[in-house]
Amino acid sequence: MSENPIPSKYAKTAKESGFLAHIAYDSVIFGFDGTTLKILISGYSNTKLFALPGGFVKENESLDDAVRRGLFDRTGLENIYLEQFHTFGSLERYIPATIEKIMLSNGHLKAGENHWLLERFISVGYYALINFNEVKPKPDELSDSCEWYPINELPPLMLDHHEMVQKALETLRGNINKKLVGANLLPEKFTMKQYQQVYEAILGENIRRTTFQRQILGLEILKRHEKQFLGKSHKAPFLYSFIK
Amino acid sequence: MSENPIPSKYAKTAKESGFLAHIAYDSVIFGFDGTTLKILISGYSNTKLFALPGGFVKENESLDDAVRRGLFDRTGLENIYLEQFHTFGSLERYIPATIEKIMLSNGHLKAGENHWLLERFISVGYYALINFNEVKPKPDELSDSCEWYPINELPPLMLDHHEMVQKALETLRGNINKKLVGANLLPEKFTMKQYQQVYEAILGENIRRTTFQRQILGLEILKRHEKQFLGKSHKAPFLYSFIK
DNA sequence: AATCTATTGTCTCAATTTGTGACAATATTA
DNA sequence: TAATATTGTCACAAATTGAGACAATAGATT
Repeated sequence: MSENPIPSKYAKTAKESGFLAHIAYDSVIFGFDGTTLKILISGYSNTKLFALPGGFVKENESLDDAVRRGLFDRTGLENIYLEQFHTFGSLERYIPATIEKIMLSNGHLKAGENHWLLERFISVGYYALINFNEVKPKPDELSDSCEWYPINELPPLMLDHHEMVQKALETLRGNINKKLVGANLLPEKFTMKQYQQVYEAILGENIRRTTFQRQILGLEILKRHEKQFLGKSHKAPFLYSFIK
Repeated sequence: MSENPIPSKYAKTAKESGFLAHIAYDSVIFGFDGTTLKILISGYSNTKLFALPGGFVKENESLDDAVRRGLFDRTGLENIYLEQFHTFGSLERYIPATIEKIMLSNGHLKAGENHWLLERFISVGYYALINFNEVKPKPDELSDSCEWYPINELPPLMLDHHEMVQKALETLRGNINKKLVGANLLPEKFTMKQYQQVYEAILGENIRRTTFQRQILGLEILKRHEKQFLGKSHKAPFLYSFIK
């Protein structure tokens, strides 16, 4: 979430901690498990609060690098596919009591104490596409869990994080034909059916098999490999990979 | 531009001035003069620098409202069509010497003095669509001009403002069929040819007249009115307006 | 008043893309 | 050997788009 990891329990101002005040990011990290589109959610067991993984920008680091750093911390992956989708700056999202609750429960704050994380934040939303099977998510300093949730079965999220997920999903849907979305959500080699399932999971609707296959092959972005034999009692599908 | 209007010459910190530190916005304000797509550019005559109109977010004001406030100050218009397109947070865009030059030349700063505007800013880019003929642009506190420039004849812009314009334009192009762009750039009543010219100006390419007319009419978003007689020696076109 | 010119509104037909179903070609099971 | 589920591909209909033709017409020219 926006108001997430604290580098030091004792830094009371952003400047002391080396971060830019008032600026956060939140990331909607998509993964595809073969059937369902999922996202990573941080949990705070003492508070029963859930949030998107997020963080802050160091004084001498770019916004993009800050997000990459946070994603690396959560997933261990570098070179993650990232897309910025919206920046959230309403007044309604400024609820310091929520952050305070988390920090108190984790011992990062004493009651009544001031802290820069309790100030107002504007948060930049990014979505990431990662290969579901390569990742063992790790919680950050403030949270105690970081787990996959199907996009249709999310827990109640703090602040405006649910709106963030919706906006990320809308953006992803709008980009599905522009940005080779499958290349980041699928393993190196995949069947046409798997690719179709990625589309269906993102769009939330069924796609006609023959039309999909014709269109995708028509783009000439796929290379065909050997067939995949899975022991199923039917014709084995070809495997594909993205060219280049 | 990002580092634009100063509420008081004497506030040395963001907090004293009532603004959120490190956060700015820049606006790409599009207008259509009947032929060309133009945007508003602020000029600083003493420095020969040019920039997008921008500003800062007050502590108790939403990001959107801050942008609306700035647009009202520049144009006198309320209820402007606004769309956020990207947030810029690279390290390269942090060049305090540029801001310092402007502030020194305008007497907003003494040499060697500290000022919160000289700190690093992350800027949220918005584009606006306004009716060109309704507006008499006004400069802000730091600039001494605010004028229309055709998008293909922009002066050299400071920092990453040229990149901002490109990104705004890309976003506008992507939204052209989703968001009823013409409704905000055209007068209440307009001809099909004018509408087509808006499309051509935004897309930067010629459009086939008959196909365009067929498609637009097929959307059933236009109401047809009386014909427009302009004294030209040919058939007079119908006027249209957007339904609702 | 008749003719000419530029532009508009609409239509037609070809070209392309998409929707829909059919069907043969398999891997495995029964 | 036959049955079953799925895949790859084709064929044809339906819809959309490209490209041009053409009549209508407001004013200018004669």
